[in-house]
Amino acid sequence: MSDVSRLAGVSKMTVSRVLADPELVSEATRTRVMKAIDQLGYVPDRIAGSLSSRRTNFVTAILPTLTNANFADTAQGLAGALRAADYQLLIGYTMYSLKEEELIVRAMLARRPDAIVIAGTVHTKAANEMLLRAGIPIVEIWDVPEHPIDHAVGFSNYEVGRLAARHLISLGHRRIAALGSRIDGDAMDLRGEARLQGFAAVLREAGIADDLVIREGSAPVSYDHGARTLATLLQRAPDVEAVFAVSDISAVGALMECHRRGIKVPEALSLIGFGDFDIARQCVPAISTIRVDAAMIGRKTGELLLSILERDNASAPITQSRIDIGFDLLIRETTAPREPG
Amino acid sequence: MSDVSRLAGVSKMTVSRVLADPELVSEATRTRVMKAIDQLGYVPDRIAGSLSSRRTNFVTAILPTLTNANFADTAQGLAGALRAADYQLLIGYTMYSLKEEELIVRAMLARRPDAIVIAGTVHTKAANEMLLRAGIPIVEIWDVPEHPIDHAVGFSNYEVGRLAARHLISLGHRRIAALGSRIDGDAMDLRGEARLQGFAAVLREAGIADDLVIREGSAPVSYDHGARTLATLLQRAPDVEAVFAVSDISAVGALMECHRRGIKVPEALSLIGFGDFDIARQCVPAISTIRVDAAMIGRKTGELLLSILERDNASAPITQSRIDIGFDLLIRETTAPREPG
DNA sequence: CTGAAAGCGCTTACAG
DNA sequence: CTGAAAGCGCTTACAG
Repeated sequence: MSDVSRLAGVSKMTVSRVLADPELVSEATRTRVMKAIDQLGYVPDRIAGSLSSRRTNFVTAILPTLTNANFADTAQGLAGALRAADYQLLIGYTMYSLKEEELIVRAMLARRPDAIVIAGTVHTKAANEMLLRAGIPIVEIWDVPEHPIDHAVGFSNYEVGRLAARHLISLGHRRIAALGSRIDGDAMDLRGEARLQGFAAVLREAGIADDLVIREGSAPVSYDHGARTLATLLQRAPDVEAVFAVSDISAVGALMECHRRGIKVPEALSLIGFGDFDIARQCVPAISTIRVDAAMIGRKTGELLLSILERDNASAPITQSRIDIGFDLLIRETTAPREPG
Repeated sequence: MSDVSRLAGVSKMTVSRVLADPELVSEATRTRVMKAIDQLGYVPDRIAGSLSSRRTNFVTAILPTLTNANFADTAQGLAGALRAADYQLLIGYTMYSLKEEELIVRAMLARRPDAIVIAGTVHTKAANEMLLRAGIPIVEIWDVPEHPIDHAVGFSNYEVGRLAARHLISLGHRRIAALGSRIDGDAMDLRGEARLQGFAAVLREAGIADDLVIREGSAPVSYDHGARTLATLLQRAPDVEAVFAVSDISAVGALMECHRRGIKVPEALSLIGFGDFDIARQCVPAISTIRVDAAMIGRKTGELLLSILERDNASAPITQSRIDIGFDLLIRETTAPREPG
């Protein structure tokens, strides 16, 4: 910047102004400075800028994994919404471990983000405290907790599970199963577990045993998980009529396993997933699922943050937001009424 | 930090040392400082640290998209390799647009990363110049250019295409097609195009017409792309015997379209994809593909960068690396010898 | 083993 | 419309 100011024959202050508020500088000076910038290939140092302005334009996003289409969509939606306002996403992934999440929160805080977006509503005590004390907007996403740390953008995973169960019951099925992952290890999918809980609750309310709610393997689930867990299920209950998989990924794996075993879907087995992954729609037969707009979670979160971070009137009250984007039941080809017999 | 030093009754210098080189501080002082840090919940400001040390511990990764399992694997592999050494990834996605890539390179440079990882070997002139002048290690990934800007970690997409063609020809097929995306728009998949080029070259070398190399839609490809493009292909050449899709994603879409139309794979049509996405293995029938270890590209890139950035002897010569991780042909169930008739 | 001084490259808050 | 001074919170490079 000194080089630029010297070449243009102005103060550093003026160079800074040309970059930040060009309209405050006379046109003659401005073009002179711009020319110098071009000539030197000067790229301003935002690290230095961040330090003096006390704003980094970093937003941290802490997600379970990058390799899940839903979270990738959320990250891309968030990054897209923030990019226009020149924010850079700092992505961390926890591998579904709360312990890892805590480490990431601490490491991220040292980068002084202007806001933190974090998947989930359950954190370690230390992570919770750090987030509370951070003094920046915090948005918990992918669920809608009763009492968020600060803001929340998501939907009720518990209600997703309930809806899945109601759908299968409404089709006349009585021997109903669910496929999820275990939550006794270091890596656990708490949102998947919430869906399982809601599912089991509706089963019990309908007087149906919830003994076929299977938790196998650790998060994240995979196509293999779906295939393997379906095999476990069939061994345990050959008479099973309908299955809910906590993720479309598992649902696809389960469907493929049915194909391999010659089990007709939906005639012999109804199957519903969650997430509306592209692949669920493409499968033959197309998989019924509960859709949640993952990219929209990212976009809404981004818009919420911009409205907080970029508001002109710094003294305007910030109302704590809790945005429920809801979900939709998509009945496709893998769920059908119980066939007598 | 001043607060900590005051509370511990030492200079800021000593606090800084406790954090950076604890062994240089006497145990008594160290524990006193640690206690003060804990008590105040002090998290050092790495922005300030970066400015004075001239190292940010940021590594920029510029990828086409976050929502592709292969690139997500690479990003995760890279982040994982760098995390141990306390580097934070700055991810940008170009949506397959070189113009967008240039904007991202410029924006990223302002964050003063210690290195830049960028997918692809073709960039705009301005982006190329900025990268060349950046004065930091640059790693081009997902291809192995003859003359990289600096380093490269990848494999030959052209050779992947050649291998796919050789495989289909070796099965006795003569009416052979390929499914890719167009490269005349703003968004273009140049690596997919390289695979197509290699594929077409082998076809011609074998005296086979390359008129069925179809480029439809713009990058990125999707399941839908595979389904739609297969439909186009069948209309154009109902007698087609074998198909190469530039991505497993397209291959899966094409396979599902075959299912819908009652076309038997591989009896009536052989199909091979690229990328070894999880879904390709799970499909029924399992899709033959050419495997590339996307996560390894990330890991190898991370290791390469660490060896450059963390080497003790700053004067040791850095030899320009060009790492070819290769690829494997995975013959599964969708490619079979031509059936007479 | 510990510390005082200088400085990293910007922006803030003035002043004129 | 432009600029001189101070300072953001650390680390570097000394010195003792």
